[in-house]
Amino acid sequence: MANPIFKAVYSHPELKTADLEAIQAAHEPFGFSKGEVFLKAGQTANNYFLIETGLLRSFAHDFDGNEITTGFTGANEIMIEVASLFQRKPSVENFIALTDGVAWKIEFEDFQKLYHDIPAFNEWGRAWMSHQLFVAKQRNIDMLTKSATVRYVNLLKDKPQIVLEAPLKHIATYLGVTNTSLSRIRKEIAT
Amino acid sequence: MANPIFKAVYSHPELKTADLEAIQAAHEPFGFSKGEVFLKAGQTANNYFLIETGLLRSFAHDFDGNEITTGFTGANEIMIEVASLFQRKPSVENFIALTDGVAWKIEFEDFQKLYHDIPAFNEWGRAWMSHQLFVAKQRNIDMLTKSATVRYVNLLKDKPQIVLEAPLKHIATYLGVTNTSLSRIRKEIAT
DNA sequence: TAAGGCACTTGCCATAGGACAAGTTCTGGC
DNA sequence: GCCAGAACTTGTCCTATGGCAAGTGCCTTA
Repeated sequence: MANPIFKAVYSHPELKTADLEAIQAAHEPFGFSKGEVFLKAGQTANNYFLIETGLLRSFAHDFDGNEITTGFTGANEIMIEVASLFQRKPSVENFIALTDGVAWKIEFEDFQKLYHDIPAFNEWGRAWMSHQLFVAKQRNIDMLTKSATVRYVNLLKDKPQIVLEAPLKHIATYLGVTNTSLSRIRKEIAT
Repeated sequence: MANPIFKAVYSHPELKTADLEAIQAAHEPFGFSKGEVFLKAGQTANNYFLIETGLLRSFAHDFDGNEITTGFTGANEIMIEVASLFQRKPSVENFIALTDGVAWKIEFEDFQKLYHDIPAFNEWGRAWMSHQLFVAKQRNIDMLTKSATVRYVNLLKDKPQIVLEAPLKHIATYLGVTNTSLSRIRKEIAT
């Protein structure tokens, strides 16, 4: 028992080994293939996923109907549409696999049970979500204050897996540049 | 009893009148003056505030040391540094009053008690935070896909109080433009 | 193995918004 | 009421990035 991904994801000082085992028991592992859809816009999320290996992309549509990549989820990360799952409303984001991989799935009801039964798990959830909020706000600042080149270089440094495995056009919309520009940035970086 | 701000802020279908009264009892009202500091970067938040009247600004510093306005908090909204309060770490944001006003304050410990004693309050908190996350992500998309003029017009439409009461330079950094440009945008709009 | 079609690159020009600097107006003490 | 400094406007010029269109290379499928 005790797959290391659970220790990596559910990391909170007050979560004991027994808790982690109960948590793991509520998850179910499965393999997935490139192109597989995890959640479609318009559906209400009833579960979330831990990604053990592989890479997922999430995207929404802007007012003109263009796909905007909102994020990537890689190994040891949680793939979740928080707003849909916790407010029980249709998702505006889509989640799709960019590669084959392995993930663990947990149903909302099972999550709720853990959430109410294990206080440390509840605290973990709040801390995790507050961290996500922090990251989202930081991303906002970066978008407003850093040049496209700097944003790309930072992504390369912080999440090389994405740059290696995701196609250019998705990285471009994620960074808020056209793929033309990103192509030029790559060329320039490669000096 | 039952100040309407509590009904407005703590809005959740399962929060009953008795709950709201217990919640209100844990808050303390106070008046504040323009320029008053609610939380300074580097401090760890030990409380949060409901703003009954008035307007607050939050800001952080970018890598060059420039002030970047990260948000405004107006009437019937919560002023909180989520990451600092729930992860017990120093804030990177500052919160300061742009106007005089009235607010209610609650200490973290009192909040924790409500959070553990009232399940509906706990659910409310999770839904509230997931909504904040949703808003932050939406803001990201807007920043990447909308022109400065459109961003300003939307702000004007969605939160006129800010445009009326906050100085131009703060609105400018919030929207990610220079104050020179915002001044020109305003002129152009006024056609 | 040919054909169509993505994904990406490259060139050329256009434009939103930035940088800087010189006003002008507003505002809060005194 | 007066003054200093802040807040805002405006002019001129500049740069990063977008828009469009024409490649090039690669991968899939028949």
